[in-house]
Amino acid sequence: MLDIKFIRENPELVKQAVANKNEKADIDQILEIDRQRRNIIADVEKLKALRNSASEQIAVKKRNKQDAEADIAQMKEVGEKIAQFDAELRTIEDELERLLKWVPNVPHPSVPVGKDEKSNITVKEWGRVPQYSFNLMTHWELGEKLNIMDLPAAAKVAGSGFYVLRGIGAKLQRALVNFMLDTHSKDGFTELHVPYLANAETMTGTGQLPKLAEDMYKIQDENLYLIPTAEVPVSNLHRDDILSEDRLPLCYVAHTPCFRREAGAAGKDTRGMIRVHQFDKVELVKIVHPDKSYDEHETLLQQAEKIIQALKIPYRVRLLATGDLSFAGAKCYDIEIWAAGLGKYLEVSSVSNFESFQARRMNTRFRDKDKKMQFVHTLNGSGVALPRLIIAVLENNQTEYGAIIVPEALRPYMGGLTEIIKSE
RNA sequence: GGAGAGGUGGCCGAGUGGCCGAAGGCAGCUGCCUGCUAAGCAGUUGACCCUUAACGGGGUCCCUGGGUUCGAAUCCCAGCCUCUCCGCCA
Repeated sequence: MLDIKFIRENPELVKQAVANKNEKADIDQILEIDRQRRNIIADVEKLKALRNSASEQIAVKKRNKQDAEADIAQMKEVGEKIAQFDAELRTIEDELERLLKWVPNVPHPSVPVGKDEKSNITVKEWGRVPQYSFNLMTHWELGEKLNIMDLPAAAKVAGSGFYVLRGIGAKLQRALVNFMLDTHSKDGFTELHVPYLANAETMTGTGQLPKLAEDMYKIQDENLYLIPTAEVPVSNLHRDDILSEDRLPLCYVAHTPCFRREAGAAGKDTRGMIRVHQFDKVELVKIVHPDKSYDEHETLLQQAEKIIQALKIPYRVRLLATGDLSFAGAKCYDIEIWAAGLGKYLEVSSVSNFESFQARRMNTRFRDKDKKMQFVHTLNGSGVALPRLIIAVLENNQTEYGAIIVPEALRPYMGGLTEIIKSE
């Protein structure tokens, strides 16, 4: 959420941001409602001041056993008027609040302007896409052949868009999770285990509600949602907190499943486990001092890259254009890894700086050196998402005979296993 | 799920329907004092909103939302959360 004062003072900047992000919040309407709101406040507060001073007089008279009936009768009228104004004010503030929730964050000046992903910029390429002298298989072909993946069984259990890993396949995922958690822990991230269900306030805090309601699974009758990413529970750990400056930055890492309805993506990436309704992810979250957030953003990107480099997977980093940037994001890098069997890049991490957008919604603040309250900046990045990482590990490391070479970094996590061959 | 108790400022904790933004303590800050000490003395210290060029002025906030009242931290109702006991349970 943006500060109404910021919108009041920078209406053109905000309108431009709305346009560049392909959103349609009506800034002029918001400013008009804000004007009405302030007028009502001025009126009602005059009456309240009157009531307060009159009440004092009544109290004095009562104490002195004087008659106060006339004042009381008069104040009864004033009280009714105040109630009317308050009701009106409340309606208008609810409306303003509702509209403000639909205003996206303003992109950082370094973000390229463009209406969709075609304007994204590749800012880094790492590793060389290898050449293979044999016909490559996709991960679902490899998975079936090696008996480490069972997509039909997943469909039987839950429908399309789910996956089952078995045997070494399941162990591979666990190895990746442990490898990532260990790596990030060593870099100073505090490991967390958090709830996979979150309430509406939490979902609003990080910006999933109201805009992305249809992308989430909701628990009927409970007012709870399945989390679409660990960012949600982890960031909200500090909702309504006042942190002391010397605690910043707070760095967290959490492994959770993520649940997504993928409502707008029907028919896209339907094969294999490229796009699924439930997947595991290791997520990094940082809560930082506003002055440091862009430095921390670069560092966070490196921390996510580190995982992929250790696994020797070729990747590229994309700086997202305004039109591809998320609603709450001010700046975002995507990491896309090469999947040899599919012959394309897959997004495995989004590393975003939200500046104070989420902090304002969550009311997460700190007291600075001058004792002033300030909103923190929040950042998060996948470190990284699993199914697509598994896809790349399988497809990139396949051999002519259909086995998979286990990346060296993972071998300690897989009992020294060097090669995945067909198992029972 | 049943029966109780409770939710007050950064923390602990008091609170009579009006003089309560809220005693007292701790922590913090500022002076003073002390040749050392987590010592002593005095003062000071909340958030948010409206208004003002500024000084300032005004309003709201004692879990949340309603209600009673001229007036609510204080009374009533509902909800949420925490704790204790019982039941159930991995």
